[in-house]
Amino acid sequence: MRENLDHSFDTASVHPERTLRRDAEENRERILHAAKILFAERGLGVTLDDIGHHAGLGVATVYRRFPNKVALVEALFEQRVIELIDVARAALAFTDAWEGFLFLMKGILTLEAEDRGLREVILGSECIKGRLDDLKAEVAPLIEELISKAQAQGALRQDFRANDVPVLTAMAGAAQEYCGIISPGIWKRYVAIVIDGLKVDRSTCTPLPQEALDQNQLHQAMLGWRTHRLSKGHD
Amino acid sequence: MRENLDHSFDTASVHPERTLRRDAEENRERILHAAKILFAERGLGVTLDDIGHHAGLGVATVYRRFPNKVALVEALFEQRVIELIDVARAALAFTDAWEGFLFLMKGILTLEAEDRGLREVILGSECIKGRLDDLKAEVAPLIEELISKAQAQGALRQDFRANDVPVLTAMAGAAQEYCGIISPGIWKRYVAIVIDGLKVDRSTCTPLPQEALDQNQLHQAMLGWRTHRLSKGHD
DNA sequence: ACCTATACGGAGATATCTCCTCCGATTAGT
DNA sequence: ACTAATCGGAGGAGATATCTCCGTATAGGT
Repeated sequence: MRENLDHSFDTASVHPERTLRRDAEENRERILHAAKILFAERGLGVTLDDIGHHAGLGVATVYRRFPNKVALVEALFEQRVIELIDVARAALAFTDAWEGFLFLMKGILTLEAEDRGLREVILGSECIKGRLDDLKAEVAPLIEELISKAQAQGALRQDFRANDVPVLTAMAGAAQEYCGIISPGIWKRYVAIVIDGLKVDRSTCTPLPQEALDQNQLHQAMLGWRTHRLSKGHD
Repeated sequence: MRENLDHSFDTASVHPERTLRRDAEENRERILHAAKILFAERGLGVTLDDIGHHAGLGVATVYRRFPNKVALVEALFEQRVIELIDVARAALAFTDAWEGFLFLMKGILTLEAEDRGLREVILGSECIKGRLDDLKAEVAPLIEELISKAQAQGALRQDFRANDVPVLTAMAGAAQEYCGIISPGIWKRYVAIVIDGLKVDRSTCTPLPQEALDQNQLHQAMLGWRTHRLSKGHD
């Protein structure tokens, strides 16, 4: 199955470089813009149908530009993973390694906590075997080096590891997914707690940068947190 | 729609208390046992079909005992939520409130990190309007009281709130969902970091109770972490 | 040992979702 | 104004989940 049955459809995937008509080019931008917003908000699970409508376009237009969702994801997230690499490089440039480490964590977690799609690209591995994986691989060694430096300077607890970083990302992401809609930026509160737990110099408690949810907000978060529907939509 | 069209099926829901035949009663236990395992492992999303087969039974048998998934969930998790309440009560009995707080966090997080279904029951709110919600409501005041005590004794940071507990639960759960299959109990590592971040007495670093994932394990975790399938099951 | 109320299994009806394509209508650009 | 490129939305194909029908099997009293 899936032979070359491309009769006039799918021209983009056959001649991907032919210049587009002006309207088409503009619509391509619209699609990327909508996709960026929706992936960030709802993760890679959004349908191309959703993205199309959010861009004010039909579904077919999306599929004409991007043969499938993976192509769109790669087109979008290559840039964002490069941003991660840049953050890690910049963090290494600090002379005070603890400051660098803070910069790194803040940078990585800001990018990833606030973009669910990016988080899923970084934390997952499925279906993405191409350029994105190569880019992802570049981040780890930088983090490792920075952690070594911060530990050598005695600022970061010795038993912390580079491989803890993705897990912390997942955790910050969970906080964000749980109550980010109710209180954007709440993840910073929990990251601040974690950072305090990573610091060797334990003379101070960093004040938490955000208020906790109040009772009503927590209730809202619980209502909004849909994991799996339990029963049919019934009355 | 959905009137009483119960013709001979669904007898259980009409006369729920009639004693079951011995084989039926045994099978009911099997179902509960299988459900406990599967809900803990994969969350409330598992189908009753799955549970039936895991119990070595047909699907219909499950639906004959429990009219729908919600009924099964309530039958199962009432007991577990009561365990949570018991933990909170026991924690309040400590005279050293920080010890009590540690006991509480360890207890709650052990129960919830290692049972994805319980976590979803506690963190979510949808579809469960009955007894389970009432029980859940009993936990919060106990936690609040304990936190006040620990803060009054100067052991717990002042800006920590009872409403932070569910969020920390979500975070520990995320760590567990990300790499629990690779390294069960890894969530304790991250909880230990968080606890260090909550402590006012900052003279010591609690040694982390578990090793971080190594490179290979992290890779496995990434492979196993399925968020949303990106493309059709294709070849 | 027999008989009947009770229970069992698994195929499949129904519903929902997502991915992706067809084709008639519309528009850019020379 | 003409034509090639583009658009939009309905809908087919395929997964997946919930719940039911009905033919078959069995527990347990007599």
